[in-house]
Amino acid sequence: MAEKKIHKSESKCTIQQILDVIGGKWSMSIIYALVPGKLRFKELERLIPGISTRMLVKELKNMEANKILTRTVFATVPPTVEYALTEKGVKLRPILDEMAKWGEEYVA
Amino acid sequence: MAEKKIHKSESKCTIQQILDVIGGKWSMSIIYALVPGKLRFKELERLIPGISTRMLVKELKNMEANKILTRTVFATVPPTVEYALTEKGVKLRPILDEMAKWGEEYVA
DNA sequence: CCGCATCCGGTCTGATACTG
DNA sequence: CAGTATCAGACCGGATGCGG
Repeated sequence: MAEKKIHKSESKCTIQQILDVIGGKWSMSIIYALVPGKLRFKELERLIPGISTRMLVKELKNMEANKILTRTVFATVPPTVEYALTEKGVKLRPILDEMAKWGEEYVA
Repeated sequence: MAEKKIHKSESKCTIQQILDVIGGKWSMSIIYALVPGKLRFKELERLIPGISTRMLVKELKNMEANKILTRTVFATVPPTVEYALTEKGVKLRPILDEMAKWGEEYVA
């Protein structure tokens, strides 16, 4: 009976609220790239094939607003901006792992 | 060292391929609604607040094409169409559960 | 050169109206 | 009931521009 907990104690459709935070088309890819450690803007752009500069900026902003990652600016001669996951962001790994498991079995 | 498996044996960014299947704005909500059992079109529409008929049709078609759910038509007088998760679709529950857990802790 | 804002064309989404 | 057709508006991606 405990297995149906998800269907009784949950508010209603938190899913939509969750997706507002991590449902972005590239959010998961960004998180995945940042799991090993912080990265610069350009590094992220290179690590995520297919993403556009514009969308990367947008997603990063949204994720920063949602406290999933932090943005640190260094006033160096070539501008340097580093992005790193917060604890809230790191805790998304289980979701990522489950997705990867499912993908390996049914997609790959 | 086994814990980094996700970052070495994985193709590259399967994430995008996975998201093509379950990354739709409403996919997860539909799956969530269908976990307890099959539902008719109108029932789904009622269970998912905010979705439009058009998007529901579209997502259902996409998910059917991706073998996540099945569509069964009954030639009754008032048309009846039932949607049910396939095994591939049921196996998405762990992801849903992880998302719910994360959401309860950080969103709700 | 890096990080990002802006402009522009194409795609997707949502509300409504209509068919079998 | 179960969808399709349509139109306007939001959104996405590529190229360009600009300060540091």
